[in-house]
Amino acid sequence: MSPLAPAHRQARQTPCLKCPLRALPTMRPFSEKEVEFVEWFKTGEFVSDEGATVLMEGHSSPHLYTVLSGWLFRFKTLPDGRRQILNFAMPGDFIGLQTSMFNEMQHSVETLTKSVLCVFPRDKIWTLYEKFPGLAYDLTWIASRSERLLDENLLAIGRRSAIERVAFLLLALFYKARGLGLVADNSVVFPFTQQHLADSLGLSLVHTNKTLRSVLSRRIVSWKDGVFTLHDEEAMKELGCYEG
Amino acid sequence: MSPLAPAHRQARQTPCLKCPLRALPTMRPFSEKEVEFVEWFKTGEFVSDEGATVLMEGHSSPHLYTVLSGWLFRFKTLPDGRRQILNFAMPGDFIGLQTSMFNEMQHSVETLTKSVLCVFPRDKIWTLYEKFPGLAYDLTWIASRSERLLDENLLAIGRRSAIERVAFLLLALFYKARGLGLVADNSVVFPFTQQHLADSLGLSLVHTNKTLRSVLSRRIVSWKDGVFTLHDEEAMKELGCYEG
DNA sequence: CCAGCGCCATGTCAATTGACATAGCCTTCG
DNA sequence: CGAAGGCTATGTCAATTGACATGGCGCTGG
Repeated sequence: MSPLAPAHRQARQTPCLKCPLRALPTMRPFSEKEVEFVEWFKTGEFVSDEGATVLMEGHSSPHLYTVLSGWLFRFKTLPDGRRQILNFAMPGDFIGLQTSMFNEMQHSVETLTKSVLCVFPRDKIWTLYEKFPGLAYDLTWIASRSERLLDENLLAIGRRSAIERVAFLLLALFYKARGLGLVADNSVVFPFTQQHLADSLGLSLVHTNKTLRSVLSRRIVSWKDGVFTLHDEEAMKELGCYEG
Repeated sequence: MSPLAPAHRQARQTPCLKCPLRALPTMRPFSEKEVEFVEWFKTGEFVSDEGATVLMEGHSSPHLYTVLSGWLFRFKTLPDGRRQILNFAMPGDFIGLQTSMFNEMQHSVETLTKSVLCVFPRDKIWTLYEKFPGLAYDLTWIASRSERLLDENLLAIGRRSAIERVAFLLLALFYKARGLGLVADNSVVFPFTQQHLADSLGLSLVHTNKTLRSVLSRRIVSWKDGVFTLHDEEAMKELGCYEG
């Protein structure tokens, strides 16, 4: 890495016109003017190693990000160190949308794998609202979608049993990855540890381990050497009270 | 009630220009044109008795609502009946913002008290994005704020102990009510039952009762005959690990 | 007045979950 | 090669939380 171009200030490398994410079936097509605008709005890329803190609770950030590649997670902590993972972010997800509108971050973001983020300056966002109502609508849509996902999470942590939670989370992550084309042969690489699962599920590490063992022993999924495979989708849905 | 004007189709009664909520210190001032637009956007009021289901999971609604008066709560349920309250809505809050962008409701909404909602048709919302970027920005802001509140909730349910959760929720509700001018003399009327608390906290009813007893026995708050009073704010903050 | 109902309180016991200790396996690094 | 550290696995015991049963209190409606 050249000393003139450290990772966090790397110049843009992926033109929006050729953004690989736009080909995904879940993305709506952009007009030419919209792509042009996004190109102008994007000021660079941010490359981060695995295990790095991208954003930190209590600090402020002048940027808004989207995930171009890699997996990350968003979390909050209590003063005594207890940590709750709020959700996992994958390509196409926004990061810091909340904080593009607040002074201080209310949560932290850390990478699970090496990641590339598109960087958008917060002070240009007003142009989006003024000139591109379609994109403004999309932004609200995205914010309300992530609210919906948090609702699901809250229901899971508040009302599901440990084994239901584990099954639910594994299935949700699997589906999300599948929507991004990361699943082949019913398998996907899960880059997190049991500690991440535990912090996401509101369970202790040891109990998560035992519950996960119990799920795996049913032979409806497997997870070995980082590779997760779904063998019996219906059984997992049932085990996790998965709906939708 | 006249048979020509049943509760759910009552004509507009509070002109937006005189909306009592706009006087709140937490609201940003509107321009004349914005008030005019909102007046046009609002197509009526919806009056609902206490204990009524306003929106139901799995159904669709052509409307978007704001709370003019009253308390409500948003919740999801599992097939076997377990219920998780996602948040409580008070005057000024949006309801169904998510669903103004989806076909089907992903959650239900029920009233805790008699409530009045302002009704906005979903099919007019595009005009807002086209003509009033300031309001569009507000909408995204509101969506991301409620996401932030859900984050807080997730942290509470996932990582706080029962007694911390109870203290945290009571304090959060108190603060929210205070922001709306509903608190006098450190007291506010809480219109919910212990069952609502339990469903909100991810605890059983009985355990919520015992934990609540334990909080009340410390004499730092009281809650009797529906009236909640905060006696020792610092002690409650400490008990609930409340930050911010 | 009394029956019925909703909400709150509390005792007992059981199930779930957490805390702590220990060990195995693998990778890294000198 | 050996030491160290991160992750996973598992046993034991304790703390937290849930389930069930029961009773009280106040309101409502014949």
